[in-house]
Amino acid sequence: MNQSITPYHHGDLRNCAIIAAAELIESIGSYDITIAQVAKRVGVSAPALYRHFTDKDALLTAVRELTHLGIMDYITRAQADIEHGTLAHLDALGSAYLRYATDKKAFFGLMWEDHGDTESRRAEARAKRTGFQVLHEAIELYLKRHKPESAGDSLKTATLMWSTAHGIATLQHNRMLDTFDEDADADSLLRTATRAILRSDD
Amino acid sequence: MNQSITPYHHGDLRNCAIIAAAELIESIGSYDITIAQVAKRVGVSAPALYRHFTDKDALLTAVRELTHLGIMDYITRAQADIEHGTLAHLDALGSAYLRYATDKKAFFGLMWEDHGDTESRRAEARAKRTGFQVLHEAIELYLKRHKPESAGDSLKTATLMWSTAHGIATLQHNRMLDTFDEDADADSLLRTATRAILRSDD
DNA sequence: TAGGCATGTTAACGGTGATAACATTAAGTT
DNA sequence: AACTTAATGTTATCACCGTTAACATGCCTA
Repeated sequence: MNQSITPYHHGDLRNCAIIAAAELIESIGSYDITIAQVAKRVGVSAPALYRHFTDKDALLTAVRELTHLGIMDYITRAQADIEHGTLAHLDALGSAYLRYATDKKAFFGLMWEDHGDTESRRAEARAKRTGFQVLHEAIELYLKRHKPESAGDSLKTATLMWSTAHGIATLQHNRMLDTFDEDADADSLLRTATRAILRSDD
Repeated sequence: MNQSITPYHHGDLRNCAIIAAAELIESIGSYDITIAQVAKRVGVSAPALYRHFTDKDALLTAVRELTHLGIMDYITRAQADIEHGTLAHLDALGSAYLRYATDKKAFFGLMWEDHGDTESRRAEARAKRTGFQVLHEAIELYLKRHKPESAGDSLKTATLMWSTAHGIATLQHNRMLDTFDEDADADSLLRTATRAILRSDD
C-alpha cells in the first residue's frame, strides 16, 4: 500500500552519481558542473551526494577514473589488430590519443585539470603511468627490432613522443593548431614527429 | 578640512585592478581568484570593478594580456644576444618558453585556460600567433641556411616544434614528466626533439 | 556656479559548495 | 517478531561568490 515509485534509499547512488556526472559533462561539453545538477539527474537531493563523496572534487576524481578507463579503451582497441613494435603500432597509439582528445574533449580537459587533492593525485599519476607504459613498451620493442643501438634510450624516447602527442592534442584542444597553421592536421603532424624522433623513414 | 587619505575616486582603477589581480595570482600560485579579493587589494568595493570590466572573465582576460607580454619578454630577452637562425637561437627560444612555464606557473596556466568570451579569444589568438611568428621566422632562417631543400616546410616544422615545447611544458606543469621518467629534464628533452625534427646533429 | 556624467558606495539576489539536524529504511541481535 | 543501530536519505541553513540595483560623491564643462 502506498508504495513509492522511487524508494527512499537509492541503492547504488555512488556509481549512479559518477555516471550521471560523466553524462552531464559530456552533454554540456564542459566539466564545470554542479553538485545540484548531478543530484537532480539522479533524482536525489544535493546533500545526499556528500554521503558518498567527501566533496565535489572527490566526485570529479571518480569521473577522472572513468576517463582513464576510456582512454585506455581507445588505446587497447587501437592496437588490437596491429603487430606490436611496428611503426604502424606507434602511429595507432598516437592516433588513438589524438582521437580521444577530440572525441571526448571535456573528458580530456578534465583528466589533465589541476585539482587540489594530493591523495587522489597519486592514484591518477599511477593510472596515467599505466597508459604511458603501453607506449614505452611499444617503443622499446620497436627500437630493439629496428635500432638496437638506441634501445637504451627507450624511456626518453617514449617521454618525448608522449610530450609531442600531448602538445599537439592540447593545442588542438585550444583551437591553436588552426591559428598557427590553418592547414595543420594533428595526425600527420604527429606521424612526422614520430618518424623524426625515431629517425626512421620507412 | 577632513580630507580623506584615499579619495573617493581612485583615478586609475582599471589598471590597478589588473595589476592587483596579477599580483594576487602570482602570490597564491593560482588563477582561481575572487573579485572581492582583487577589490580589497586595491582598496575599493567589489562592485566598483564592474565599472571597468563587464565581468570577472574580462578582468582575467586583461591579466592574460599581461601574460602574453610577459612571455614575449622572456622570448625577446632570450634571443637578444644570440645570432638569429642558428640552432642556439632555437634552443634559446624553446628554453625561454619552458622557463616561463615553470617560473610563472599560474600565468602559464591562465594563458592557456579555456574561457568563454569569443570576442577576447580572437585577440588572444592573435597575441599567441605573434609569439609563434618569432619561432617561425627563426626556423625559416635556420632552414634556409642549413637545409634549403626543406625551407618550404618551415611552417609545419615550427608548428611541430611549438607543439613539442608546449607538450613538455604542460606535462611538467602537471608534474607528469617526473612521473614518466624521474630523471627527465625538460630542457634537454626539448633540445633532443629540436635536433630530431631538424635532422641536424651539430 | 550649476548640472551632468563618470565612478564610487551599500544593499540585495540567485546560485554554489558544504554542514547540521532530522527522517527513513535496511540489517543484525536477541 | 521486536528492538537497536548504522547507513543513507531529507530539508533548513550558512558563508561565499558573481552580479545588479539604487544611491552617493565629486570632477569637468557650459
